[in-house]
Amino acid sequence: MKGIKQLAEQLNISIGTVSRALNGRPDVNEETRKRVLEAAAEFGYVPNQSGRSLRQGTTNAIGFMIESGGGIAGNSDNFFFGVFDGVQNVLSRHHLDLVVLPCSTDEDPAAYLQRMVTRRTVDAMIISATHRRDERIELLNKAQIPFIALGRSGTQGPHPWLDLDFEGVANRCIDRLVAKGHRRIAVGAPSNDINLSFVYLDGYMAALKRHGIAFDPKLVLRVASSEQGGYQLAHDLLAMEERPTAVVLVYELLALGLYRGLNEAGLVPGRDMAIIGFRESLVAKFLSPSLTCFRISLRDLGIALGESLLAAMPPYADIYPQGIVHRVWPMELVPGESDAMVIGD
Amino acid sequence: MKGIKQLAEQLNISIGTVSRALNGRPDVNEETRKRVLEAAAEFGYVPNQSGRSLRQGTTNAIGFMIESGGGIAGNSDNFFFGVFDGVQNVLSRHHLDLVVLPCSTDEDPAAYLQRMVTRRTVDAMIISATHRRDERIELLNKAQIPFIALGRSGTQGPHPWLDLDFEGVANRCIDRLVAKGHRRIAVGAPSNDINLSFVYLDGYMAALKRHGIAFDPKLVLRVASSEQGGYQLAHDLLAMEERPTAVVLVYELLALGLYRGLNEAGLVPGRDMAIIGFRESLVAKFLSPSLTCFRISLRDLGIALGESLLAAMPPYADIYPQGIVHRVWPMELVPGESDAMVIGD
DNA sequence: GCGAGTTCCGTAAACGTTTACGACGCTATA
DNA sequence: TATAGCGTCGTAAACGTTTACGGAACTCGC
Repeated sequence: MKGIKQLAEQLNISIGTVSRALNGRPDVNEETRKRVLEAAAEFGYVPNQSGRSLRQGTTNAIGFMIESGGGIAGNSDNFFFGVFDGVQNVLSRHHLDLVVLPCSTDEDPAAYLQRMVTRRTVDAMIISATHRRDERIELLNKAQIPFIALGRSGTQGPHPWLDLDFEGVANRCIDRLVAKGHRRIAVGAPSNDINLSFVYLDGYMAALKRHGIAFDPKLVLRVASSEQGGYQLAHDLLAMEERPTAVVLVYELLALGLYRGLNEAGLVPGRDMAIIGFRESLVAKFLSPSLTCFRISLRDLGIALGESLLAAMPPYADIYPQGIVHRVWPMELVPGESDAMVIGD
Repeated sequence: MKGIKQLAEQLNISIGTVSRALNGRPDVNEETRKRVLEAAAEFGYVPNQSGRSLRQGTTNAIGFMIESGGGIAGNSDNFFFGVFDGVQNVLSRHHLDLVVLPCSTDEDPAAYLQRMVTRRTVDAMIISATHRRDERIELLNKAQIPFIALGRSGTQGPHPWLDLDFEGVANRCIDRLVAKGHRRIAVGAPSNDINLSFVYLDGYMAALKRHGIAFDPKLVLRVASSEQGGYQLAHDLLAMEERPTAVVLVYELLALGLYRGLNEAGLVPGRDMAIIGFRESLVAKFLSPSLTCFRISLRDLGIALGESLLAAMPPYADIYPQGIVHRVWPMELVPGESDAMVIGD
């Protein structure tokens, strides 16, 4: 319909010159360039992406794979929506577009990613919710596709990643609780193999050691990463013979169920048991007593993610000279009343 | 690298035959087809999407535009994630893929959509969060791109849409409240021009009329579509000279702020003021007293959305013969305690 | 006034597919 | 045996771009 050919013959100019004019090549008269640009605007001409991709071997699209069903972690609230916003802000500076690729619950994530990648429909990839051992990382490394992972992983490689500072979060949680006299501090963590649990637990154990507190494996409670998991956690905690005085959470929705479970047992968070939550979510703001948790600027995280990815893509590496990024993103403590209690008075 | 050409010469077969074999054409010997398929699998061959699109004029991708910044509505919890899952379930039956296109907060939605569409990177579009007057619909109609809207709109046209039954919801809310003796029923609705507010209010007014209750415009309170909006709503309600005995909500997060505001004023929902919420969200399950609200099966909604879109796409219209779908999707009442009070005893 | 350099533009190939068309060999029928 | 039909396959064009290459016109310095 509205191809470069029609545009060219309307202008009585060869198709090659039109292309050069539109793409800002130097070897075209400035006046004809102006003519072309004006005609293109009026014509409503937008290059056919398939033709362009085929020729250049590049699609100007960056894929962001997510698990649509509400998969392993993170995708509650508008976590991802905020991140998308930041990523696209970066990409749009370079006429790149973000396409989000939701892997359905019916399909194997690695197979899905494989398909998306070998089809050459994106130039680079962002993956998230990394697992302890993540097949997707091996796959992307092998396929030589530029990518960045939102989240560390046990499966190493030279690939860039950006992750939240779960180790730091764990450390601050323990410091804060120990300062208030707590010695038996439980941790409620997702039972799946998402990597952030491992990172968090590393920080947890390091902090205990620093304070000279022996690590008790029984204090690590594995639950489903959902509100129900939090409810289960309440039950598990209350069933322990030596009940912990505090609990830290490794998934944002756990606080909901935990509050519910404690309330049902007639206990109130922050008085009968200290709680420090995870990421501040829409719900966290609402809980009563208010939940101590950690805040992230999602948009800024997305911007950093986008820039770090571009730094790993050859055409943009000189614009973003940070090299292969392995960065830990800070989280800001939001003090609440859920860990107000002091032990030992 | 791994094109059909390499595959062909490895098999000593012409490139045309390989293509026909892979695409299931009838005019190829079954034995050679088997050879080709096996070699392709071993070879790891996946067709280059750009080449294929260019030739066929079709991309095998369906776009789903969202507003990434946490835009106008719906995208709290994993509303969209659930819908994506259902849509992709349908699409995968036909080797189509869903690509989610997040419009950043920095860009004009209509311009973004225009760009995505004229670039021919998707075969069809799904748009959501439709406004009263929605430029995107005019644009898509003009561009002759198959699309479906998740949400009705004032800007009409022959395009298919699927919407939630907000009119029915409003009716059931009023019926339920009137049956318990309420006569002054306020409604808290988003102040922006998202279309669902208008639909809801139509139902609200129709129901009042049905019960012989005069409509009082002062009872329609416009607030921001956020938790803060709900908090504001509490203030507005309590500031009214003739305080309503009940309030119905047109956005899921409003309940959160409303509870908070009432609690701060020493009032308890369901005793001092009846509340019926909107969509059941993760938070709704947690509120206390429990919130009366409405449940949707997000995945089923997504499936219906996908099927209705395919019905509007020429190649699939005979498989999904429902024609141009204008369908209203039911929402299931989830009774809670937030509207338990009875007036007039 | 002539060669060298520069500026600008047209030509055509190439990207990886799909598919219309025709060719070939074989079988069945008259 | 000739012919029509069928099954199978190769050839080549086409999709819409970008870009290497070469050529024409013009400028400049001698």
